[in-house]
Amino acid sequence: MDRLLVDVVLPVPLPGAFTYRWTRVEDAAPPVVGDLVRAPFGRRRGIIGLVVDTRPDPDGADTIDGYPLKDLDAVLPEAYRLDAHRQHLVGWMAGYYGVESGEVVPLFHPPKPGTRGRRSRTVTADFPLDDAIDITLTDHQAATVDAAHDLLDRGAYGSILLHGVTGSGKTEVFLQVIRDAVDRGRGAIYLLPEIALTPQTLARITARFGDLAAAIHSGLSAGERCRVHEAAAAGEIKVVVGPRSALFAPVRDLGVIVVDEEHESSYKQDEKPRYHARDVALVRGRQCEAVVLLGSATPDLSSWYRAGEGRHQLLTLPDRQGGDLPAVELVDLRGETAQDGFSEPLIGAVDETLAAGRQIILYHNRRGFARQLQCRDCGVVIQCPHCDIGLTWHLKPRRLLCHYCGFAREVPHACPDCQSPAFLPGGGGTEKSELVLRASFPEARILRLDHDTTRRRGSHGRILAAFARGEADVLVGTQMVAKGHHFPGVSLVGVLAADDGLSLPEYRASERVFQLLTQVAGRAGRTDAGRVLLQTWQPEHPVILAAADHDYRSFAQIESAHRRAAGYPPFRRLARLGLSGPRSDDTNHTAAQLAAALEKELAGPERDILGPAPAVFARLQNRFRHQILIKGDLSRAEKTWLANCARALRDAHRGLDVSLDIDPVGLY
DNA sequence: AGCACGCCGACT
DNA sequence: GTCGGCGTGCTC
Repeated sequence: MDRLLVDVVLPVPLPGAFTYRWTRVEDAAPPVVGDLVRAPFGRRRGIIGLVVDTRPDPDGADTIDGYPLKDLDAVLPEAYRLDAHRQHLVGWMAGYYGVESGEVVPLFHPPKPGTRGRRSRTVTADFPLDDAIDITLTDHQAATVDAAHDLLDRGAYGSILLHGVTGSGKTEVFLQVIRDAVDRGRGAIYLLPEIALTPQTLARITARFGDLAAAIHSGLSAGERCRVHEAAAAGEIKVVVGPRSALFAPVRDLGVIVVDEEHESSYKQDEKPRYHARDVALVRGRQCEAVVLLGSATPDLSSWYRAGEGRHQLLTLPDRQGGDLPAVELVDLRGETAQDGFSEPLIGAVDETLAAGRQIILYHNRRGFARQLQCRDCGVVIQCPHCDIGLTWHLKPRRLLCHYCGFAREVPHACPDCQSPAFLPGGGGTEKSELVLRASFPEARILRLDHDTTRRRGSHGRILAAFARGEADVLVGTQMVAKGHHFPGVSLVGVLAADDGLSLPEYRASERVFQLLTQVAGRAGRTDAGRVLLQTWQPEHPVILAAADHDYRSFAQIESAHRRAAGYPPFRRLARLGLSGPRSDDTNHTAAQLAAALEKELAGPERDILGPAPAVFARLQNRFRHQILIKGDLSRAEKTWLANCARALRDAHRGLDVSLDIDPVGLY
């Protein structure tokens, strides 16, 4: 056939496919379903789309439905063609997440396919190498490897939830299962949260699989990404390691998908298409008849629940290798005269640990010097002019900063409302804790790890590497200190405010706190007995107690009861419609109209429409935000209907943005 | 979602 | 005068 009509879906939020003409030039192969093509679209050229249909064009038509037909610019090489499984995955994702199928296509190819370029500079931080890899598996580890082995033997889909405490050797299990798959000629994808893609992790995988493995990470150049993509498609690379986007790599005969730290919220993309890589991994695994391994010390409650239903096989690694879990002590802040956030017991523990020549990690879940600045006389809190958020006081550089839009202003000398010169700083942050420590322990060498100290490229790795080499005694920081590496020298972990975050207006608040405390506690004493001190205002809170006991099961039980009673996931599904616009009343009014329409169309015994209500961040960057929550299952048709509603509303109200988020995660 | 066209405010 | 703000219209 020398002339074809080709239906293509394009990455635009418009329904349906677009038809193009293809005419054979010399002996070029005609496009087939699954091919990626470049096409002109409006004034744009070279938009990459997916071929969903082709048919002969014997008459050489010039128009279709009144549109003049355009010619395809090019058909991408076969390495970029989507096999039947991935074509099906495009359709599944579009239907499940309520987007047009063309909108998920960019996930399936590198940003500039076909780029040939030089190697990017590899950022290799100098870490002490963890060469003591114990290849002898414990019984628990071996049981998991065997379970995966059986599934691979049968060539059947199966999902395993591997619940393993920090330091229990989950990674070794994953690597052996991947080895098993590779030995059978099958491929593997190993997903990690972006933050865990450290040189340390990569070195370990490369040591095992050499050139058969490759990592996709943010440091790669366009050319490098294409090389990995093409080599995977050619079957030269069998193991692709990377963040959520690596799930779509064209690995041949996929046999294993690992989702490490499966509870991590970074697996959910917070922009369109708002997919969850763990959930999509399960779908891809089923299609490919692969083994999907979900690993975590603190499984997502939904994964745990599904395991309970028998949808995942649950396996456990209850023992820490080379030591026990650290003893956790609670410090009741109510009875303490904590000065600048540090209680007597915490100061004492720091002192002892420094004297013993050991290292300390201090976790403070806020950056900056003071969370807010309040006038001592009239009580006004200095706000961001663009957001409904108090400004955070930073010392270096000295200014008030909005953590949501980046607005910065000087620290005022007098209250803007009443001219009073007296301010009351409220709530400390990492910057303050660092200062307090320097004042109390002038001899101690202190490093700080937070957004402000890691702004420059590579500084995150440099700080961690310096700490790992023992060039500092104390590491103070935010969430970042909880993830990643283990530091043999650390024998004390302190948490300044363990209950902080428990009262956030979010249904997963408790789960987030539990995960974080468990993770940060796991940093202590991997090689010898460590201590963990949790300062808290609520020492009797069941979530704090469960974290202190390293007791995930108890946490899951308590939290499940709450979720069931309140009708939250995993017991009922959630979808969220977010509306934002430049004027509050207008946005609110439109949200109310939409909610009324949803109430009429969707509400029922198994489905509730909640709201509209102002979003948690009611105003960001001068946009007023409202939201509607839908509790209960939604069919594909209903999601499409919702997406169309969103589009119609956006068209009818200038400046209005309407977004649909299926299975939303996090604060809005 | 882009991207260009088009019609009103403060500037070399 | 005209540089450029972003409303709105269109896309095989």
